[in-house]
Amino acid sequence: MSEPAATDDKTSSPPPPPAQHKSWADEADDDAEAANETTAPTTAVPSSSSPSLNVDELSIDENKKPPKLLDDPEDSNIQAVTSGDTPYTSAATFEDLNLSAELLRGLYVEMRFQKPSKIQAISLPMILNPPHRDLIAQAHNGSGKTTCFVLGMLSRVDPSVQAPQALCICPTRELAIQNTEVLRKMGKHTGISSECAVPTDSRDSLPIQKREPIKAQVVIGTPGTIKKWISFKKLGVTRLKILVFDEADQMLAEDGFKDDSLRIMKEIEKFNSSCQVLLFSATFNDIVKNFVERTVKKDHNKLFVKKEELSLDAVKQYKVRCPDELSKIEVIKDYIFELGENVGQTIIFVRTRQSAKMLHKSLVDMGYEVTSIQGALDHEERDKIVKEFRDGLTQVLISTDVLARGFDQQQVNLVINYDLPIKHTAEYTREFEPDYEVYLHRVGRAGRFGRKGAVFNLIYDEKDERLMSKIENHFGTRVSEVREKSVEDYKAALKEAGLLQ
DNA sequence: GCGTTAT
Repeated sequence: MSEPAATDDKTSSPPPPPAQHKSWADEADDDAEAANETTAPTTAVPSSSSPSLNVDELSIDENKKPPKLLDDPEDSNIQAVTSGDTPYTSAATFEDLNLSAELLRGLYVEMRFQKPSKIQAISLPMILNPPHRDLIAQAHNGSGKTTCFVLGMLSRVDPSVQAPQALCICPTRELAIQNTEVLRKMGKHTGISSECAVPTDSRDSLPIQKREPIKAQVVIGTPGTIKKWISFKKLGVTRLKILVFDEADQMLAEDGFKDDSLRIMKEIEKFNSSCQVLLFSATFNDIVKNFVERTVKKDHNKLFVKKEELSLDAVKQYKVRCPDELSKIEVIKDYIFELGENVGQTIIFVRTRQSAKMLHKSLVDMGYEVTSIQGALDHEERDKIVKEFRDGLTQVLISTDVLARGFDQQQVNLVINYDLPIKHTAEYTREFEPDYEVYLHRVGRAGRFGRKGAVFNLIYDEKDERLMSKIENHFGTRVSEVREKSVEDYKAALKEAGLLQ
């Protein structure tokens, strides 16, 4: 048995209340309430097996009282605050986690992992051991967060129960598909079933009303489809033991998926107050951090990283000053493509769907083999473009921020910011603000798991200059300039980044 | 701006 708590949970979970709740289809009137919900869930009921909780510990000001630190690997800068008296020991090996033999086989044979990464070593004991407290976990891009929650879902599922027991919600279709693939690979020998809940180009698929209820033990998907499946009673929530939000800061941000996410959380809570909630992301700005801490149960555990320590040292950042918009294309094809030909794959990020199309056309017309992806494409087309890139059939992919977060392709060594990411605020603002979180996530598409990488930020006017220097200040990093027409500068940059001999 | 359901 991989996990003693599986049987324990069965005895401690309350019987499901009568299902007399109305479905979402007819409760649009609850929207305002859901949108304004800022208080923590009122039903923070610990499972009957939990030791006495020191809830006060969580409400303290972190600056006044030193947090309890776990044993801290030398180069780790993850701050852990644990709730109550439960001692957690960092896992030096996967064996330390009491995983099933089938799961260990998945980790070693299928995934080829050797030992837990830092975030895995620290977070997995918190996720897997009773009393299964909620967890907010921040860790660097490419540091192995997916494994944390995938392993958490796989090992908390009771294989003998054929009903959804783990649910993971992701901001994009691509990320949901990727996470499903990771789970299937890692769980290959466990026999655990899974379903990916993302929209499909209707034609071939049965309308939702005619479909059988989901029996898969793990469901991973995007908010709209998950909401729909729940509201049509095709996805039961009563047996859920673990709920995961990937890219949780975006999933709970005001301009993100906050309403959908809270709606789903509340629906699950109605039937199932003991469901463990995991929130994972590389970024949590102060506003969303404050909010998410009030969204999960009070006795949650948390892991955070200081923003100054969040940039990846292995990925070098550069800026190129371009005299006009058109010269950005020249820089890309004449310098970055020429010199970066053999450095691996490249993602070029743009701000709008339209510029993705235009840049794509320009480069294709000039004879370059590039593809592009953005949300206006058909689902099938999106899947095809991603597959071709994953298979290495394309070297250069132009993308909107649909791929800014989570997209894991280890051969990506070069990221080009054709446009810098900007924050949109509802109000009129004096000045453009960079979207620091998106910037960091884009950078994180290179340098997966400690690999080398470089980012070229294309700057062309005063607005870009200001955005760039704000980004430098925010992360306390220096972004050195590569002169637009200096082959030597590009070479030196790629050498410094470790991508060129 | 970008992202996310389908009737």
